[in-house]
Amino acid sequence: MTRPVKSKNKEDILDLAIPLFAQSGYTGVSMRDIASAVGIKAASLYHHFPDKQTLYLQAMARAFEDKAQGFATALTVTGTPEKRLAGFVQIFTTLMCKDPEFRALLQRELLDGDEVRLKKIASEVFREPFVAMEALADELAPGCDAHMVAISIASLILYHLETAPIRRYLPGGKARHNKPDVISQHVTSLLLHGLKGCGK
Amino acid sequence: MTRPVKSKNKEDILDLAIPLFAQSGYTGVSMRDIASAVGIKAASLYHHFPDKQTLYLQAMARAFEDKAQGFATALTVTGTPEKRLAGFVQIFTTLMCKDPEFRALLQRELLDGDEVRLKKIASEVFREPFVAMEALADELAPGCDAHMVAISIASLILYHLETAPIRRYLPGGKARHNKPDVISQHVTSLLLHGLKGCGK
DNA sequence: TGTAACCTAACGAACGTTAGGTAGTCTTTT
DNA sequence: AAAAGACTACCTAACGTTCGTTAGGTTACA
Repeated sequence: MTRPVKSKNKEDILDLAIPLFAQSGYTGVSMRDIASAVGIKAASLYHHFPDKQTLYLQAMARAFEDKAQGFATALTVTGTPEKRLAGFVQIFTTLMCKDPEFRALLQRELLDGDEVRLKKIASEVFREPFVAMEALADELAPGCDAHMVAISIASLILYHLETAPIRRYLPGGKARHNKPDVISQHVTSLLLHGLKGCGK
Repeated sequence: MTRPVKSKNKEDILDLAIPLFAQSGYTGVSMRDIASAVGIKAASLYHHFPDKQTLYLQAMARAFEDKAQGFATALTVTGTPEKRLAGFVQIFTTLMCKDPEFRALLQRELLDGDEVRLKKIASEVFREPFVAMEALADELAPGCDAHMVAISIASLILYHLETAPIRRYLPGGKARHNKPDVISQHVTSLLLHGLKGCGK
């Protein structure tokens, strides 16, 4: 039996581990599962990582590290506050739509993440776009509780996506409710005008 | 060694298993963990349940079964559509605030639940209040997409609670943001007037 | 000749589960 | 009323499997 042509490095392994962790969670994925996805044996993983916990933490870090940068592009929109909100919501929704892995990992961290990890995610991934959302909120509704508004914006976008598996079985659920444009348009008008803005 | 004064029945076991599953998920809780919480040995659980899967499913069913009824009380509010929305949001928020176990189980089901379980939860727990929300949405904003509005209402309430562990580390996060009255008031005004209504 | 990247083999622990036994309690029979 | 039998709810002990992990060997390439 010959050795594989190209050796795996840490990054390759992490990139293959991320979707596994996203789908089944930390305890739901074994070292043998990861090894099998990479195409090596479980023992060989210990050449790259001291233990499973470390592998998981590095996979999480990798899954989240590019996101802060992605969010930054959602903040480059210019124009009136209303236009900037619409643009931000649209880009953020499209981004989240395309990355179910990221959403699943975030959800799992909200359920099972320890303080250190949550703190890290908060400061390194979400702080910057969050502050921008708060500033936007304060422009659109001066004197509002910007923190709550920013959470509400994220809520509306993310929960429409996370509830997809159960919305299929709730009255009125249609396939188009999962499309980024439909979601972002609904969220934007709800934010700008409340329910009154949804009727048209 | 004498036998315990009172025997455990199925319901006692399920009630003790529910918080364990809520906190650590299906794979994170062993039969020995559950048995230990009940005060018996793991093997004895098999006198009541054929296997772990069945125990879990019955625990889920029990955790969810009373909820539909609880939601029904949130729908008894009368008055103008605005008043009914405010009342519904307030009662639903308070209900969810008091039951972090239910929220955690719901989140875990959204992540890992299979089709059958999600369908069951949708029809037996959420359908009735969901339809009422849709009807209310159609009154407040005729011609709107009632399904999306109903999801949005639930989003706003539930996500404010679910993000609590990470909001601590995001700018502007305060302890009062976890209080049901603060959340329901924010959500109600956002729904009725959009961001413009949040400034006062 | 070293070193990096793999391998096979195996360890101990934890897991879900089963087999078989025992102490109380309820039901039936004498 | 007492004995016999059946049943319920637990027990101890152990099974086979899977898990994370380690030890030590092998191969390709610098």
